[in-house]
Amino acid sequence: MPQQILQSIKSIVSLNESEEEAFTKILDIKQLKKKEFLLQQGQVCNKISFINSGCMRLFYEIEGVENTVQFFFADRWHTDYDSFLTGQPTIENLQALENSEVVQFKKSDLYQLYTTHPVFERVGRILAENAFLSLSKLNKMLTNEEPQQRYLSLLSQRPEVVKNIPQHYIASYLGIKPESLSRIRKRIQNQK
Amino acid sequence: MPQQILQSIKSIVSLNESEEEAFTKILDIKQLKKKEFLLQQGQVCNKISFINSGCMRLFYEIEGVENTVQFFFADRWHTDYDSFLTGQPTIENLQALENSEVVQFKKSDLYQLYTTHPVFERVGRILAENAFLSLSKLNKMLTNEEPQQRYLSLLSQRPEVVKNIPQHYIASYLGIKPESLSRIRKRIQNQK
DNA sequence: CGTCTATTTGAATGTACTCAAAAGCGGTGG
DNA sequence: CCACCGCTTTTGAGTACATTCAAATAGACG
Repeated sequence: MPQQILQSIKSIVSLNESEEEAFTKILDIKQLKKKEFLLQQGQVCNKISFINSGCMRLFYEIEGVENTVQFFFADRWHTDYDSFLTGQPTIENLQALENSEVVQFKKSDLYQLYTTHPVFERVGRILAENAFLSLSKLNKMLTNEEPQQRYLSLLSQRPEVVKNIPQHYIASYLGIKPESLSRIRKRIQNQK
Repeated sequence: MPQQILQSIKSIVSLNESEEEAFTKILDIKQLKKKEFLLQQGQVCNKISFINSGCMRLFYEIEGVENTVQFFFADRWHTDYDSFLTGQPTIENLQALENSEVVQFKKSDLYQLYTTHPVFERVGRILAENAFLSLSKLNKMLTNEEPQQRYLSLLSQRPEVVKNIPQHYIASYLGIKPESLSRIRKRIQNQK
C-alpha cells in the first residue's frame, strides 16, 4: 500500500508516471509486531523507512540505560543518516510500540534513482531538511525548557503521545526519570 | 576569496567550469567585526553562509537569557533551515566572537542554480544531511552526558573551543550556569 | 590607571536523583 | 471469571549537584 508514501512524496515534488513507477518498484512493505525492532544498534542502516500505521520508539542504549529520542507515528519518515551516510553501524534502536506497518527502500536503490530520475535528488534533499527541522525543534525544547515545562508542552502539542505511550518512555524522552515525571504529574494535578 | 567554499563543495561533487562559474557568481563576501551579527532574531534567514575565517556563536534569546547552541569556525556552513525553508522570522542569533570573514549566497540564487545546474540539488541535499549529522551529534551529547562529562568531552574533542571562547558562552553551550562551570573546572583541577 | 566585564568563591535553596518499597494495572493461564 | 505474575507507576526518605543571590577577585581594554 504505497499510497501514503507516494502522497508524502507528492507533497514535495510532482512525479510523472515513469518516476512514480520506478519509485514504487523499490518499495518494500513490512509488518511489525509490538516490541519488534525495525533497526537495532550494531546494524548498518542502509534503508529509509516510512511509517504507514502504528507507532515506533527511537532510543539509544548507553551503559544499559535506554534513552528515548523520538516517537514516530503514521506518515513519518525515518533513517539514521549517520549510519546511512557513513556506513558505520548505528547506535539507534527503532522499536514498535504497537503493531505497525512500514514501507522501506534501500540506499542502493535510492542512489540508482538519483541517477535515473534526478527529481529524487530533490526529494532526498527535502527529506534531509525536514529531518533537520524536526531534530532542531527537539533540540530547542531540550535546551530551553525545564522538565515540567517540557511535559506541559508535549501534553499540549502531542496529546496522542501522552495518551498512548507508557510513562517511563515519555520520561526518558523528556530527559528525566520515571519517578520524577510521576511527581511532576502529581504537582500539576494539585495545581488544578 | 571563494577558494575555501569551492573546495568544500568539491569535496561533495565535482563541478565543471560552467557550474563553478555560475556558483562563484552568486557569492557575496562579508567582513564581520567582533560582536557583529551575521543573523539576528526576527530577520528572515534567506541566505546560506560559509565561514572563511574567525569564529561565530549561535544562540537563542529566551526571556532575556542567551542560550548558546553552537560555535562555528572556519570552513563551516550555516543556515537556519527553519527560517530558510518556511520563510518565518528566525529566532537564531549568529554573532562574531572575533573578526571574521564569511561567504554567503541567497536562497533565490541557489534555487535558480538548482534549475540551471541540477548538480547543486545534490549539494543542497548533502549540506542538509551534514547539518543534520552535526545537530544529531550535539543532541546525543546533550541527552546522554552529565555536565561534567560534557565539559570533558568538549575539552578533548574541541580544545580550540575551550581555549578561545569565554567561559560563560561555553557554560551556556553546555547547558549550565557560569558559576557551575567554574566549580566543575575547579573540581577537575583538584582531581589531578 | 580606572572601568567594565568575566570569573571565582561562599552560603543557602531547590529540584531531580538514588534506593527502596508499596500500590496499581494488564495479561496469562488455570 | 478469577488469581497470579510481571511490569508500570506512585510514594517516601535521604542525597547530590546545579541554581540563586551576593560579594570578592581577576582580567581585558581603553
